[in-house]
Amino acid sequence: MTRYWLMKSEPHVYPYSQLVADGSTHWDGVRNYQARNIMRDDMKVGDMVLFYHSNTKPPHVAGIARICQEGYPDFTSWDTDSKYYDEKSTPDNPRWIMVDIEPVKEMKMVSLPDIKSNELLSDMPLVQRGQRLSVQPVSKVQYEEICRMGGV
DNA sequence: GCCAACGTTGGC
DNA sequence: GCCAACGTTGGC
Repeated sequence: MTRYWLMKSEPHVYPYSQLVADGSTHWDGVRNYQARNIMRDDMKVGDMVLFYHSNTKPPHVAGIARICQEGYPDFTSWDTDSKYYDEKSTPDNPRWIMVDIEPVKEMKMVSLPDIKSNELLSDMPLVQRGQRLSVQPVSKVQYEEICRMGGV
């Protein structure tokens, strides 16, 4: 069963265009247990991802991606040179997980205000007060509606 | 740059 | 196990 997700990235750190340029990327640096558990337990190869640009004006969904590698240890967590280094994570006992994603299709910007003003999308975690999770579940209906709004 | 919301840490 | 302090997220 294909599932649908929304993943946040700050475009000045890693924009959708960079994912297109790279062909695929490992989604490293997630250091939140709830997000980690989703990546470890729920994300499967073939699941679809709305690639969301946060911390930009306006915040928006920029394109579609797909999970191309299921959860495995985030090796940046034991790399002392990485800004994501965590002394409590080791290769023998990894604490953090990442997945790989690949680009599917760029879309016309679907802005946060547009999402907020769409009745069909009112239940999305993204528009709930104080919701900060960088990896969120999205329903099929919500996913398809955002694709429609983005002209895909 | 501000600040509300939330998660984590650590003393007790 | 409580909770104050602190750090981070992310819209505005």
